[in-house]
Amino acid sequence: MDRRTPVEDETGQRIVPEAIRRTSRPAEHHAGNRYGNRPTMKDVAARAGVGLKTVSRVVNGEPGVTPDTERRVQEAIDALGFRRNDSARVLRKGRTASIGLVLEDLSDPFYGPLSRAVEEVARAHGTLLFNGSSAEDPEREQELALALCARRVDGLVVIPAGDDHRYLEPEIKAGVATVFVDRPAGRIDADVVLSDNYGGARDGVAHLIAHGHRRIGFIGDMPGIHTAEERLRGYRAAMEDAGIPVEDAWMSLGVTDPERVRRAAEEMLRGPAPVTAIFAGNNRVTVTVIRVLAGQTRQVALVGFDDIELADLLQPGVTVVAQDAAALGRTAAERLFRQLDGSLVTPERVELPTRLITRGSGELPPAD
Amino acid sequence: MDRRTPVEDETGQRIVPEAIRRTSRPAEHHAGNRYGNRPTMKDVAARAGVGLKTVSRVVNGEPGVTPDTERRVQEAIDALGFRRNDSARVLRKGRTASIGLVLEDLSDPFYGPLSRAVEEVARAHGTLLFNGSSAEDPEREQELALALCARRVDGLVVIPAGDDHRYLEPEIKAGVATVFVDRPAGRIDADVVLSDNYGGARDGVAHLIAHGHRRIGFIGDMPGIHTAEERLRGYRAAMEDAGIPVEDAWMSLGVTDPERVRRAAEEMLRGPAPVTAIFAGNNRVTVTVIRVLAGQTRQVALVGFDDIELADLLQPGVTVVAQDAAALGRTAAERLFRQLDGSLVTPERVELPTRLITRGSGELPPAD
DNA sequence: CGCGCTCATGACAACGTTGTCCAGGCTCTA
DNA sequence: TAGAGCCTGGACAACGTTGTCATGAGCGCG
Repeated sequence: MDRRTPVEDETGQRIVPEAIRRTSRPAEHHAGNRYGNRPTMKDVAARAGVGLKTVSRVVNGEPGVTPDTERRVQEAIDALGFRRNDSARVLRKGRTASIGLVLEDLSDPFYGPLSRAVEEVARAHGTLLFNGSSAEDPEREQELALALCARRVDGLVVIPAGDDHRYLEPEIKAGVATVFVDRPAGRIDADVVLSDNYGGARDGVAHLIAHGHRRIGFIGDMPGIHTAEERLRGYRAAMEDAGIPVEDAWMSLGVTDPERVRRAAEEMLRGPAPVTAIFAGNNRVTVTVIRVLAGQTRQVALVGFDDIELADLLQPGVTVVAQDAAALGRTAAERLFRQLDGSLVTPERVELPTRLITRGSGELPPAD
Repeated sequence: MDRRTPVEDETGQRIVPEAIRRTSRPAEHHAGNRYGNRPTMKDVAARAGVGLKTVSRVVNGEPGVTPDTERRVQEAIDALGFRRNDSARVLRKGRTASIGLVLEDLSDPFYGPLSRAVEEVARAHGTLLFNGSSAEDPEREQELALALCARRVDGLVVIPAGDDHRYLEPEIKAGVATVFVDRPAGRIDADVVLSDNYGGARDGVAHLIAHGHRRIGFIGDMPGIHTAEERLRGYRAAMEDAGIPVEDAWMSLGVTDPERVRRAAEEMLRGPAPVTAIFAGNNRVTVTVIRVLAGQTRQVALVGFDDIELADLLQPGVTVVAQDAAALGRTAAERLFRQLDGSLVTPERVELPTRLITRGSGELPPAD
């Protein structure tokens, strides 16, 4: 590992001292300029014996500089380790070449690919990405979005936690391109990119019905959340299309933490006329339901909204209605940049299709 | 869905026009100030009939303003929709209250929680987080890191893709706090937070040996990657400790894409003396190996490095050496802020322990 | 040979904010 | 009532960069 003696601290971390830095940091920190003596264009100019503006020209690759002068300037830049201060540049130019992404929780496997997709589009436009998690808290969403606006991001991609986004009106008016993803914006006209939650859920439930099920349970998120509402609506529509009256005992809403999902599922599976199939309203619910079903003797069919990793390796494989998270992110980001270059003016609502992936659990026959 | 007629475009997206915005954006965009007529403190001051600095005081909650004046200023702020321009603030103050995170791939489930943990610590320090994926490309890592430095982030958390980070030396000298995570920095003295890859792999392999295995395969990433090297070293150490000579046919290195992992695994399982257990070097390898083993008639034991979701629901459950991605991120971010407040001066190397989670696949007896 | 043209270069202001410093009005006390 | 001290408010410079414009040298051409 390391030849020096390791010390074990209270948390079990092994800490090994490295060589001391040549220059101690704090001293540098408190002395001199705020950026720790960072050279500016002025310094470079002085060293190269040229004017300030000439340095600016070289740094930005503008024409009108003799090769000889350019060489002198470049040498000074390298010698001083100069790096342009983009804060000042932004102040002057007005564009920050950065956009913000406000999502719910970066550690949710659904948002990783979405964020990555946004980043790739941003990168293609020479733009950096700020990231922030709202943790499903409307206040935190607003705080984050406004903090990003204060940083003068050129645009915002928002996965709404709240249902009132009027606070963004002045920003949008001031030119901040804005796209909402996954859930629609509240009380404001704006670009929206969604999955077809209604259609996806309807198809998933219809799939169960097609395999002979009539008593089908639905476990989903709070009705206040748009996606949850749409999926419930899809469930109801599929049932109605098949002429099956839905019983209250089959529906569990606003249930999201594993313990309550577990109880809800177990309840549906009890009694004289238990459900023979369950439609799970999102990936977290699906995972918990799988756990519950694994402990049951009777076979219960399952279709989940959102794909989950390794779903194909379980016994049986988990049938899901999959959204394309990357496509959501990509579409949103592309629309954002089209707003920025002026080619997109009218706010629209885009719905991406979902895909039913059959793997076994949704094709089990009813076991009454 | 929507009562207006949906139009289906070539990609199957359904597009529904929304109401036209009251003010058309592009016109606003090209006319007037660069920020689309954003009010400044000067505007607020004029409207409130006070001095510029007084507005600044109110905005920043500084003392020395009568309640009456403060009210007038606040009214003007609300009326104009003023939002402080942090770019200018940064230029003046020198601290951006933002840090950068350069990681490999945000859509990898290992990095989501890590990123989220960094964000939480940042948030606790009133700091925003830039995110960027290097896609395992050293050049792109450097490009990203330097772009973040040009934005004058206060600090950088880097998950190295390359093995030479001397390009960051001027930045570190200039006061950019820097912490490397998951893999050590190359050719530079810096703070590093790692998992105990060597110890974890050794424990995992020793676990297999303790269950009677002697012919144990190892499938891992390129030897150039630090974590892969350490894990291989752990494998060798465990084997040596048990007095088992390792055969070349048992090791497959530099193999990471599913197809080649599949071939490597199948090869190890062929022949007169096939391996009876496999140690998988990372989460992606583990998943592919699980797929291969699912197709085998003979039972083969498996221990994987990195935990994977739903590992407990498979048959058998997958035994893994788990790293705590969130702890890595949290530790790194905390050290970064300790650098910033000056309480951390000497670069150190911190190693976080791993945890062996037994779920069945690692406890299968050898089937020769 | 001189005129005007091109081109490299630099001086200067401006971007929007905050830190410093000073002015003027108030209160309190001797 | 005068002087000291405090409190509120504002004028001004500075942060590092870029856009505008002026300057002066070099050069071609009549």
